Parts: sequence; structure tokens; C-alpha cells
Amino acid sequence: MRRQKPYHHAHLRETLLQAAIQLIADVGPTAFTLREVARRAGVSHNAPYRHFPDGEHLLAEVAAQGFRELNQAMVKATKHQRNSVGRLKHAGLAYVEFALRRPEHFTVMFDAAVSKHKTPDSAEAAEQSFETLLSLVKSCQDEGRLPSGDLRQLALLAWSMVHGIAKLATAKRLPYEATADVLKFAKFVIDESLPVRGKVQRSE
Amino acid sequence: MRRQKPYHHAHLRETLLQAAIQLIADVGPTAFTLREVARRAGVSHNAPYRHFPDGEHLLAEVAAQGFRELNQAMVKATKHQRNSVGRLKHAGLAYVEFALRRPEHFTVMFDAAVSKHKTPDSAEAAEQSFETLLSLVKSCQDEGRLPSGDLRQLALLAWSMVHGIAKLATAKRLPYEATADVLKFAKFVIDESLPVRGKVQRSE
DNA sequence: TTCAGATGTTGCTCATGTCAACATAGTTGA
DNA sequence: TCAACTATGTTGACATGAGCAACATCTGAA
Repeated sequence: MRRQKPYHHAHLRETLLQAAIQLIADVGPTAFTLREVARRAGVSHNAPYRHFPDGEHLLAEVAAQGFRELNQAMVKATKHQRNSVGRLKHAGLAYVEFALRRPEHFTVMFDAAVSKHKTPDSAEAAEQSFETLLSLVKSCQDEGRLPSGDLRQLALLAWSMVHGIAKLATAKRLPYEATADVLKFAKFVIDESLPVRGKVQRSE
Repeated sequence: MRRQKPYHHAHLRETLLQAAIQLIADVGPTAFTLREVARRAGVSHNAPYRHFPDGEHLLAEVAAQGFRELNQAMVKATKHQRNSVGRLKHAGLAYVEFALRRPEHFTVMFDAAVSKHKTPDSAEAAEQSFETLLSLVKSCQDEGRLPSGDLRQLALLAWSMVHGIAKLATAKRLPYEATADVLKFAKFVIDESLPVRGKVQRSE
């Protein structure tokens, strides 16, 4: 039978990560403190330093986890879409939806002011998400539904579009309260702005 | 003749604001501390509290000042443009250019994680900027160069576009180093994505 | 001229990040 | 088997910042 308070925590690193994510969701990325994370994990205020050089590195891991979740959300959104443009558009909507669902997480992922540091892990997770986007855009190009120019540039265009919406929305700069209204606006933007060729394709 | 250290500072509020802006430019919005601002203004660590309830309110003023500067930049960029679409596009480029020129300021203006608070002053300055955008979009509509739908929605579309570029760029997520390269990309996005009707209008 | 309010200072308390020293648990090789 | 060695946690200390309270100084208006 386990002692109630074993000196060594079994999976402290993972526990700290979860506590950090929860804390950020609770109080926002700014009020986030290492000591509070330790408190929530039930360890001393210095225990986290055995697993992360400092708070920045912990946040980088949180960001990495966020990118993986974002990527999953985008991939999932492309299922059941029968053509390339539909898949791209729905991935875009999933991007915005993720930002609205996890605004603090999204902040940690993208605001240098909050989390400047990048670990190899977080960089890879971020790249993975971009790869997903690249392949979606490429499919559109291959089917002649998007201009055949610079693939990367076109992907960045699509990214900028949804990122702008997500950022303005989480900053409360859009005149929409409900998630559904923001998503409706995102749909509008995507339909109006994506330089789609060929038959009209609404993102329904 | 003035004493070298008069007990009362002449224009402390303004001095604090300038010091804050400079400090943010120097060390970023996160490392920003009220005490350092006081130090730079040459007053005691508690003097700022006579002018601002807390750091948040100071930052809100900084943001307000940023919005005024942004607005000026956009207005200035529309001079010498002979048609409505040209004016809108150049205002958009000015938006991105401002974000690149004052990234920390831009962060304070838009990142809730950094500066959640809004003063009447900052809210008004922000609205003023949006009014500028609205009138630019409206001109385009009046000339039949943009779809005649919901004006506000269309303006938000334009805003989202340039805001996304600006945010990704300042977050170092775009594969461009030089300002000129980012602006070139912004031009590409604006030209490809703005739902302009009528004769082709590149943003040169 | 006086005094009430505005402005600035000094000095405290509390929380946080981070370093150093120490304690305990696992691991490994002679 | 057990004696290092390493990894992991804890305790304690220090420096810095936010913000409150009490005090000092200045200024303007009655």
C-alpha cells in the first residue's frame, strides 16, 4: 500500500503540465505563476525546477500541447468533406473554433509577450500544424481550385485570414458575443476572401 | 532659478507615460514594471499611484496613444491615393507597417493578456481608428468597388485580414525577416483576398 | 494668511522567481 | 549485496515588485 505522501511523485512532470494548463484556463496566462502550479500539483515551490529550467519552458510545453490539439481539431474537421476546398474551409473554421474554445491556450501559443521561448518540441508541434495546412492548400491547387502560385505563400494567406479573426475575437474586438456568431463571421470571411476558382463553393 | 529637485514634478503624468512607452519599447510589455517606470521618471516608486490606479490603467493610456498613432498612420497613407480601393489598400499596409514598427505597442493595444483594462480614452481612440476604416470601406462600396452588403461586416473582414498578418509577423511566425518582405506579403494578401469588383486594382 | 486637497516620499507587508544546501529515492556496477 | 551516483523533492534565503498606510510638501482658493 502506498504511503499517502511518498517523497517522490510518480509523474510530476505530467502533473505539472496539467496543473499549468488548468491554471492558465482558470486565471489567464498573465496571472500564471510557477508557485501556484507547484501548489496545485501538491509539491514544494521548487519541485518544478527539476523538470523545467523555468516558467518559460513550462509554457512552451503547454503551447506544444496546444498545437497538437489544434492540429487534431483541424484534421477532424476535414473528415466528411468531399472536396479539397471544403476541407480547407472547414479546417479554417476549426482553427477559429479552437481559439474561442481555448483562448488562454491560444494566447500562450502565439503571444511572444506571454511565452517567448520555444522548445524543439513546441516548434515541431507548430510545424506539424502548418504541414497540415500546406497539404490542404496543395490539394486545392492540384484540383485547380486555388491559384497555382507559391504554395507556401498561399498557405500563409489562409493562415493570416483565420488567425486575424481568431485574434480579434479573443481580444473582444469583434462585435460578436456568441461563438456561433463569430463562426458565422468567419464563414463569411472565408467565402468572400479565399481566392477560390471554379464552381462556387460555400463553406456549408 | 529652479531647484534641482523640486518636490513636485511639473508634468509627472505625461512624463510617466513617455517613460512607460520607452520602457515597453526597451524591454517588452511583460518585463514592464511600475517601479522601473518611476525610476526612469526620477520619482519614488509610489508616485505613479497618484496618477494611475495601477499599472493596467497606465498601459491603457499607452494603448490609447498607440491607437491615435495608428490612426494617423492610416490616414496619412491614404493621401495621394486617387481612388477608394487604393486608399483602403494603403491604409491596410500602413496598419501592418505600424505593427512592425511598434510591435510592443501593438501588443499592448491588442493582447488582453498584457493589458485587459480599457479606459474611456483608449476605447474612444480605438473606435476612432475603426471609424477611419469604416469610411474607407464605405467609399469603396459607394463606388461599387466592394460588394454592397453589410458595411460593418465588410470592414471587419478587411481588419481581420491585416490584423492576422500583423499578428503572425510580430509573433515571428512568418518566414520573412525584413519589414519589406512582410509588406510584400501583405500586398499579396490584400490583392488576392479583398473582394474587389471592377477593374483590376493592384496596391502599387 | 491659512488650510484643505493634490502630489510626492518613506516604509511596510506579501507574493514571486530563483539560487543554494540538504534529504530521499532509484539505479548500477563491483 | 551494497555502496556510490544520479535523479527528484524540500527547506530556507534573498532580491524584486505590487500595493497599502502614514507622513511631507506644495498650491490654490476663501
